[in-house]
Amino acid sequence: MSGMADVIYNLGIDLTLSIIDGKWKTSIICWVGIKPLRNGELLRLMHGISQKVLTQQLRELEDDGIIQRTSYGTVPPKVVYSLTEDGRELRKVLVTLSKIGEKKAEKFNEMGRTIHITHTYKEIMPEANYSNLNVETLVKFATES
Amino acid sequence: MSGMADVIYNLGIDLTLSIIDGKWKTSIICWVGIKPLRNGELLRLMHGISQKVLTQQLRELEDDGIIQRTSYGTVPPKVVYSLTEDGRELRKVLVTLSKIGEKKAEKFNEMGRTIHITHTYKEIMPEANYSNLNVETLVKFATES
DNA sequence: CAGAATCCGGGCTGATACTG
DNA sequence: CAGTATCAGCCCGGATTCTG
Repeated sequence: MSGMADVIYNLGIDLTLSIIDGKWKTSIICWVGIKPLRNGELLRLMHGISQKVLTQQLRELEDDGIIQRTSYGTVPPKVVYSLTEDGRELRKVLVTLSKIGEKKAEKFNEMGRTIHITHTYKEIMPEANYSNLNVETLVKFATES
Repeated sequence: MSGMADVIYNLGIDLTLSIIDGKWKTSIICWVGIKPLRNGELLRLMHGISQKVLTQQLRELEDDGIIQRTSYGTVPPKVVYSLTEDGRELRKVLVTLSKIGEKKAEKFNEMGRTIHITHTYKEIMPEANYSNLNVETLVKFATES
């Protein structure tokens, strides 16, 4: 019975990619991986995202067990988003994929195909420590090219 | 001058994902990684893809240096697609992403979210050797669940 | 056999306005 | 502050048809 159809993927990678599929999800994972962030902070950090899309992608990442939402139940409301264990693991892979992309970018540039990558993989490595940075600094970090 | 705008990515991963972005590209890379394949073979192997989309994604993968096109210049035409060195490297990462997806699928299944993955990462490992299989066998391999 | 050309529909994203 | 709700545009993918 049930209208809840089972989901079928050809390969495991199709599931993995479906989890990070969304224009802003990889950025969200990287930012939230640096330190827990609030809705408004994410909005300012990721230049160009709309409130609606941010909420959507946060919900999906939460449903997929990549990030977790913590509400303080205060008035005015305070909510922070942080990575789950799965999220931290996924973030490591994102670093690898970033390295590959940067190598590829070099090749493309040598061949006359101009590519520019704003942030290097080192900035999103799990080892990177930005815990002492405040949001204003992070915003500068995000918006400067 | 030039209308050819430079492309800007926030992170290297955005470039990497753009390369495998396309409903069938990961499958193409995996299949072609098993052995060089012809247009018609790929069409039969990947159930549901159309000729137009296959051509599109093959071209894009070729432009991105992931696969290479070899034409024999005969009549009737014979063309085979195979992986480049970059393609073989990328394929290894796809295996990793598949492992992650399979682990995630197990968790989802335990939580009542039914996911089915048709082919395991072992089947697309670079070490897997299907060189002695003919296309008919591959088709069976591809279409059986 | 390999592929080019055309038309079309759905889904994701973005802009805007509203609410507890 | 942290969302919801609604509408609109665009791009990707699918079906079909035609060609060297």
